[in-house]
Amino acid sequence: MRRPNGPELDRDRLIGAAFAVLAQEGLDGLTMRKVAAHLGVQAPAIYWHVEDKAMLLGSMARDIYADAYAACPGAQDWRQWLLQFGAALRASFARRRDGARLCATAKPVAHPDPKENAARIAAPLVALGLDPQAALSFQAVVISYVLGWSMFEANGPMHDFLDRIMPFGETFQTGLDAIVGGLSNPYAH
Amino acid sequence: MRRPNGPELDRDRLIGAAFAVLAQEGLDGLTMRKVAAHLGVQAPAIYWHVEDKAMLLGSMARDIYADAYAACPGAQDWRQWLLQFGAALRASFARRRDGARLCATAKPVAHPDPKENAARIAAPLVALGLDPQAALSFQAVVISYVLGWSMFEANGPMHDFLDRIMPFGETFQTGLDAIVGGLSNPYAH
DNA sequence: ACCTGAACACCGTTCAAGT
DNA sequence: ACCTGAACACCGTTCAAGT
Repeated sequence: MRRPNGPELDRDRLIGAAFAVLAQEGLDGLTMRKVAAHLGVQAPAIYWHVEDKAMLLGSMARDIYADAYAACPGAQDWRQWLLQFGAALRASFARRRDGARLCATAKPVAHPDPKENAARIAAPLVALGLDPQAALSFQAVVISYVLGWSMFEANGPMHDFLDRIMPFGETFQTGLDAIVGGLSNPYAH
Repeated sequence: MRRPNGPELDRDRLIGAAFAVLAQEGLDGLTMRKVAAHLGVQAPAIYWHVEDKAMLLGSMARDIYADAYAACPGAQDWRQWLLQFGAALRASFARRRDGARLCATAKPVAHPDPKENAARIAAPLVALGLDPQAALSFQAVVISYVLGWSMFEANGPMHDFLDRIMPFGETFQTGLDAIVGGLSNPYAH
């Protein structure tokens, strides 16, 4: 089908195809066979390039988080960064079908050294004056909220249910503001 | 196998069996065939008592939420109620294997009348002086946070990852306190 | 009314075999 | 090195048929 220059698959084309299938079929329809078909290949071929489906989903989740981090540069203080990040993460989840559910169930793909991971994740908030522990905890809190909210937003029947009894769309910002406003820097005071 | 008094199945026995399978196998192992086997019956028999698997999961989710509501009586003000409810919901999720994931993906089973649902859900907070809109929105915010946090807690590899870079267990309360402290009653501007 | 048997159209994954 | 074919042990769901 093609082959002169390089293999049929590689990790990037694989993840790209997986996102394409996700967009068309949703997470429940994201099967190894459909991803393979999208690449003009048989399902077992995928296993040459990736250990299993969990690894593929983990790589997709990493991309979704990475988009959110990339979308919030130039914040003036840590509260502003958390507000920007919360909004960006919500948008990144919403940009892919079932993005939040994917990230909630995916295994993390990360550097083997915890210190490395911690430093990289904490960096943007540490640069704005937060101590490293708070940087990580505050992010975990914001991510948890955005993830939970986004799961409801993407769950069709649940979203309909909520939208009929409250202004669900506006509630996201209400909650995010409350969280960021309620968090307090252990340094200051 | 038995039959003198009543049918082999009924909705309650069915949901009970589903929770038993969930405990043993997790959400991915919760299959119609295994639930049926647990009841000494063939898989298609289940479809006489329940429309499909989604309905069964919805009923299970309702039970999980109900436990949390039942666990926080006697609060003195709406902030205290939200704190109690957040902790109770986290415990209710943790009591079942994959409880949070189940509730995140389940379709709501509810009264057909939205007003009914809204009134029932808002009731405990309205009784403590919150206006109905805030009662619903604040609950949605707390539930979103607890759900997201509980999903990470129940995702083994993710939990390990987080626990290595922060005091993940303590973070729950930090976040819950921030949210409840940051929310403000529109009545008492 | 309530359940079984058999079938349909799928899954993820393994593994020998091809090229 | 990279992919196919065939298979294994599963899924949720439908539906005629039994009792």
